[in-house]
Amino acid sequence: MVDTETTATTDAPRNFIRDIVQDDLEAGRARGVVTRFPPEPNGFLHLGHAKSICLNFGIAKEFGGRCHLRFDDTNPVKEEQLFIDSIQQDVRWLGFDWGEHLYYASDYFEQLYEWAEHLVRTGNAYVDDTAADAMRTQRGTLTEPGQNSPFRYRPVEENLDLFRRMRAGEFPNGTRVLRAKIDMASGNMNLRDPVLYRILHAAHPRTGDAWSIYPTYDFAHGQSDAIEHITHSVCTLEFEDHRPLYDWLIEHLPVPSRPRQYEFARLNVTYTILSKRHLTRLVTEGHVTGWDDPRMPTIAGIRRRGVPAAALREFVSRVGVARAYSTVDVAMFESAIRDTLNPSAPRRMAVLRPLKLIIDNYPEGQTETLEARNHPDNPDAGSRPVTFGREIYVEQDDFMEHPPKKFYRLSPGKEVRLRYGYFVTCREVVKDADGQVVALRCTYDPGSKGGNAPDGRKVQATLHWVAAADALPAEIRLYAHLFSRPDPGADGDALADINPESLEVLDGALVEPALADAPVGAAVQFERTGYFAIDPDSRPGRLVFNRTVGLRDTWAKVSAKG
RNA sequence: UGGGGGAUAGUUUAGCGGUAAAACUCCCGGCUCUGACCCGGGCAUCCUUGGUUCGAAUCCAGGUCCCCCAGCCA
Repeated sequence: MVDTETTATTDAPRNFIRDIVQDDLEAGRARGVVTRFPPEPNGFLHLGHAKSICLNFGIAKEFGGRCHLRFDDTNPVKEEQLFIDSIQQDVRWLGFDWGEHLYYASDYFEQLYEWAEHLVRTGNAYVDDTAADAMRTQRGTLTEPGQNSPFRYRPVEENLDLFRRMRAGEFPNGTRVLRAKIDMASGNMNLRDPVLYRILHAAHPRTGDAWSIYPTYDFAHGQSDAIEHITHSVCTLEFEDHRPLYDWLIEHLPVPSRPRQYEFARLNVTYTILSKRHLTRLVTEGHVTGWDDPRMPTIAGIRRRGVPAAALREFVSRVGVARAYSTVDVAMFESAIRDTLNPSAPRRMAVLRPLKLIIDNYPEGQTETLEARNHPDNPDAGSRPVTFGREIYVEQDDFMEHPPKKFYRLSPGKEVRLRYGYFVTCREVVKDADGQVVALRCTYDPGSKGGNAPDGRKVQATLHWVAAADALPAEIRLYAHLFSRPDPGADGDALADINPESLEVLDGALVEPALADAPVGAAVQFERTGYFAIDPDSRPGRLVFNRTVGLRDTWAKVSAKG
């Protein structure tokens, strides 16, 4: 089976961030490149994070630098060890390695606290007793300047005393904050005396009860970058407005380095939702089976679905990096998956919706072994034996009693080829009392063994099949887009746009015996059907497959057009 | 006259003053023991109006539309 654990390559295309790094290096503004991927451990990683991971690790690799994995764990009420673990697993699976450079913002809490005191001492920060709602009012609006807090000009010594007592845990949540003293009239809301520290009597996954105050993102992020000597701090566009604050803090603090922030457009994908809030709801409200449900756009879900890490990287590479807002067609992802799997996935035969086919002129009780190639374009992949017999199963979709014009599969009187087997001709349609087709009676041409007729005659179709004698039962899970419209949520609640038919379970599928002991995660192509992978739910004797992605289906388009 | 940012094919990107490139989608055709893969071909008023220039998607000026910001979230 195919090994999906591949190593990341560096064939990344050009983009504006690479250009900046390259220019900085060539101009001597930077001696090396250090980037970082800084997730908050409050959920599972998804497609959007994959873009950031590939970008940050990709740039570091391309320019011989390094990329840190840093957990931005500044809000203990939302963070869990479970997420810390899953994030590391997902980044590794994606093919990236942070080496020794695993960090946590919480590792810097003491240093950050000292820098906060530095800001207080230099008159650049103050403790504010204003309640949250009053502070909101004082902040003004997008078009009106804010009002200075009555506590803005508190003496340094009093600020210092209060800030230390905040740290000591003397005050309840929400009673005081530490604010930077910048400009309440700034057009940039982030500069209207932003909160640097808030009181939070909450246990932190890593620091436990050691702290009762926690730095905000704005105070922690840039300084953490500086501590780690990050040269290029790459984030998404919604942080653009924070850059002036990022720079202000760096300039007003005795930090050991001078990082720069650059922003790119986050990833959006049609028929998909990537906001953590919505993904969390999908899980907690039971719309999916978990964070790793194969329909989820999480790395865990994508992996379980059978998508190789290389396909994810390929997708991200094709999407590119820019500053323009965009939504990528999910078809681009599916294409990257097929392109990655096609050259490597072994071919197998599986009948999703079986229809019995009886070969009347084939000797009863007899079977024979045929040879089936594991890959059409790669002889090195070898072959495996498949059993042929009097009774086999074909796909229900491959038979039509009254075929339309361009249908060249099986129909009464029609001859087709059974892959690697014989030519068969449909002689009779067997129906039950309700008129449902339950079997086809056929004859075969003994001279066509292996799939070629002795007289050179052609058939229009080649069907996949399994032998009744040794086919294995399997459960096959077919997935459609989780949402029924390309822009879920555009008319309101995204969860209202969930596709009720995103999962179809086929209980009676039959697969060839070569699949008996395929390991979990193994990717195969079921010929003429799609790419599939063994699900973790699979058990010996009860195989479970996920359809990773279907094959391109030109016939479906033709027939849909009538 | 809040501040910040963005507009190139249906989609996502490239293009960095010399006459629009790629991938995906879609359409037409070929090949085929997978209607897959593969191979041909087709699909762009570069948001708009002016200006600079021999020459503008690229430079300048005005306009239009879209996105982000008023968490003690990140």
